[in-house]
Amino acid sequence: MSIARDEVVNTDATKDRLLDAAGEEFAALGFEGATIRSICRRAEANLAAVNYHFGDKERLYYEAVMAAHQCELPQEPSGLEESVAAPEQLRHFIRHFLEQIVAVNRAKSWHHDLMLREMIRPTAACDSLTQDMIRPRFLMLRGILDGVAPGLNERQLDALCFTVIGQCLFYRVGTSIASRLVGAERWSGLDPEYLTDHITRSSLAAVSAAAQKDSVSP
Amino acid sequence: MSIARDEVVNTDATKDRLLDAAGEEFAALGFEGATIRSICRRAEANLAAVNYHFGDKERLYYEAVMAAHQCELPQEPSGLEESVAAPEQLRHFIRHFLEQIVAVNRAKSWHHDLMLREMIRPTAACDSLTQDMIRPRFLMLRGILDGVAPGLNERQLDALCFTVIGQCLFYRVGTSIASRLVGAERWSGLDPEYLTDHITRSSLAAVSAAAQKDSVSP
DNA sequence: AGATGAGTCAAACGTTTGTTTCAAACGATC
DNA sequence: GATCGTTTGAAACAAACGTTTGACTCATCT
Repeated sequence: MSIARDEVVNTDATKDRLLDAAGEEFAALGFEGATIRSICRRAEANLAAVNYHFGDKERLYYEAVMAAHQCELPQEPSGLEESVAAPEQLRHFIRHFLEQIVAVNRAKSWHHDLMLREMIRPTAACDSLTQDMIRPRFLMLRGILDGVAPGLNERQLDALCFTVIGQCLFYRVGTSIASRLVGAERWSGLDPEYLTDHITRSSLAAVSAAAQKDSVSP
Repeated sequence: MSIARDEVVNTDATKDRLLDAAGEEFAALGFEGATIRSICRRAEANLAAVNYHFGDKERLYYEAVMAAHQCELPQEPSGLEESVAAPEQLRHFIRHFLEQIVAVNRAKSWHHDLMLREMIRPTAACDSLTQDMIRPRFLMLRGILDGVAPGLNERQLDALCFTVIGQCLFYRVGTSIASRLVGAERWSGLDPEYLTDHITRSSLAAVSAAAQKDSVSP
């Protein structure tokens, strides 16, 4: 029993390769569309490796989703600094969200495809995913919006959070249709810089409108 | 050769049942997840009926998607009436969009699940779907927003359309995560009536903000 | 050296998949 | 009523699926 601090180096190697390959395949083809054979082929692992390391396909999917989103948590460097004005905090949040979500050229962009699939058809991974990865960012956004216009009630804050998130998320989930809708030329004009400006300005205006409505009829 | 004008009545019966059953199965389980056997069982048709009427599974999927969205076009009764003020037109559009998109209790709510799947992974049906069904509504929204604040440029109009659509769409695509995020109680408070108010007010504020920015630095 | 355990490998398991086959039943036309 | 094209029925097809097996390698420990 010499499991002192590190296991054998070669042990986790194929397991990690399987998790990575499984994440890509599941994100691209869905749970039913992806096959264990193709995943093992991509990971350069034997067919029986999935059964050995994870038991079955379902547990491989669950662990692949969790592994994909656990390594993304420490990407938010400077959180809620009180030294920066709230509108500027919101701009930072939106820019960061857009860059992480909408950028298809990023290496691991399939991470978010997995999340989108969990949205449409939630599996057992959805609960852990929401609590561990999404909730912290949601609460941060909620704090920023509360800083922009203090005094809003809970429902207004929730709805405003979804106003920000919905706008950002659309440029990921609606890409295929939106680009066909306006054509490639106009679609390319909606670059991340412009979208950051537009969504920030729109969201700030929405917050102001909600605060005004609140003060008019309390 | 007596293919005068109408085919045999009973002919299209099983074909229509197949299209309906296929739509539900594909929407619920995806293309790979749905099986021809389950579709035929649900449609009370023989297994060979799919091959006879559609050739193969892929063509069945395509025709099911198209059939699902063709019967939704004439749901927009009064379009762009000039007698109604533009902000009120926007409210009507948002309310209609929300009711049609977010309502899960509707009978054929799986129609939109098919569209969401086309968004994440577009198939051959995506082009026809965008041009025939989505583009008319998009142009209508664009006209409404142009009526709210005339003089906006193309890029601003596109982005503002997506601000409206993104907010509405989130309450369909993000339901599973958003409800887990805020809890069932607060989630139920975001009913269609409140959301119509919130999104309309937010969108109008966004349009005003875009128009102001345009007038400040032309 | 021998035994132990984890990890890998090729091969096969039984099941389910999409697709095909062919005979039977239907409905209109001659 | 016979005949034709059209539609349905039960059965079977090959292929691919997830999963399992048992032998094999190779460090590690007694």
